[in-house]
Amino acid sequence: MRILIADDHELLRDVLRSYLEAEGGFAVDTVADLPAALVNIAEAAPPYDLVVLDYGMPGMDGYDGLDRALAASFGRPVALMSGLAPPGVAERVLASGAAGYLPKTLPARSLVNAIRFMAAGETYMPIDLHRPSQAPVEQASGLSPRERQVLAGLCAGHANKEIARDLDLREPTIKLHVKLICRKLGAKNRTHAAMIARERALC
Amino acid sequence: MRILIADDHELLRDVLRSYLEAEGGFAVDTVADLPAALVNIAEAAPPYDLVVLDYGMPGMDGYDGLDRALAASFGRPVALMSGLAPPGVAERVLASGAAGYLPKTLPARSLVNAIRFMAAGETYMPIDLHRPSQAPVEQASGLSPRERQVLAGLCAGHANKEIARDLDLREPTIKLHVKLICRKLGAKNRTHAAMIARERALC
DNA sequence: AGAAACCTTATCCTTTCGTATAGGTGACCC
DNA sequence: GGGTCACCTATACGAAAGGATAAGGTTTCT
Repeated sequence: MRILIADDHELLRDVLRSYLEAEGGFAVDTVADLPAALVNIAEAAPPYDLVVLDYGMPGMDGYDGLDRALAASFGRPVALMSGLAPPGVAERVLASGAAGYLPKTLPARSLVNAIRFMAAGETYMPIDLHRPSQAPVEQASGLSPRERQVLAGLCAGHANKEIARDLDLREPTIKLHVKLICRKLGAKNRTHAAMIARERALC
Repeated sequence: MRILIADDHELLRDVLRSYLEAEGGFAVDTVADLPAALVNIAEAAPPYDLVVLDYGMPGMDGYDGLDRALAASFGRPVALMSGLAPPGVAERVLASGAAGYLPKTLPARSLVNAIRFMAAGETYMPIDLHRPSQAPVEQASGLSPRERQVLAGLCAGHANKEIARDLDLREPTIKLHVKLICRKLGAKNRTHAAMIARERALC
């Protein structure tokens, strides 16, 4: 697997190459700035499986360098690496079509995994950047396990008969469950129950 | 690499095993419910590299089953798989310490990559859940103004008669609109249509 | 042993939903 | 003028949903 790493810090470049070749079995090329990276990308045959660009290196000019590298990469994945993780990076990077964002705080082992992952065409984003939810706590809805299963079918827009078939039960059983679900959720009917469930993230 | 898949749908179980063994080179065990999964986890020697649990299977009881499996897995990664992707799942799953969340809408190829990733100790989360980025202009649903009004009533869980009263129309008119709405949204019935509308933020 | 949940199935009945069919209006455009 | 489109209404019928009620099963806790 061939990857290109572009970073203006020579120490990091060398250490990264050494580690990735030894631990990941990658063939690693390194360059020190964006122009050199673009040349390597254009001339690489076969093309790189992944290109990793440092955010603060010469020639990057914010996200503009990322966009230029993406345009030159023939559809091969390009990731952005940075020591800082300001809010908005994740969105901006993904919106550009990049393969992911690599904070320099990442453990070396995870870096190898992330590189393999992105080289396979997936999109990587460290979990730290997940947005915190404003609905943290539990949702004790008082629903029994079976009722939760029926509710899932309800949310999928299934008819009672279909739900019964899926769960290997008879239709009257489903009807009863639906009635009790509506009562517990305070819904007027199945549609209302499904909407309430979706709102409370119960399904 | 050994993985365990627990899902109550036999078809999915068989297809998944077949695909993962052929395409991923994994050794796949499958079970149909949580108790069986816990037994397999406890008796596996060497332990599984990854355990994948279906959210709606018997014994899961919401996220409780995930917690129990995590407690029994000796630190090995456990992932949750589900057909639905309501908001809040990401936070809840990560808070439990799970290895990731696999929506059943995931392409098979990505599933293999995600499994490898998680088995390596990383945390996987589909990018769709990183942020509600389904904001791009999707409003062009082909619905007429009147249909949008009826759809709003639908999403509120109202009966046709109620919607008719609210809009000062007759019930047969509402029925017709509901049918056309379902057709345009590709829904099987009113509940399905309401869920689709909510998902696309049409109401 | 008993109580209490939960799960299951059933029957009867009424209401609602869903579909098909058929007709009507008014607005807009070529 | 004729065409299309959005909109409204109506009737009729089968399918599905929803309610009430009864009853047997399991597990779990007291």
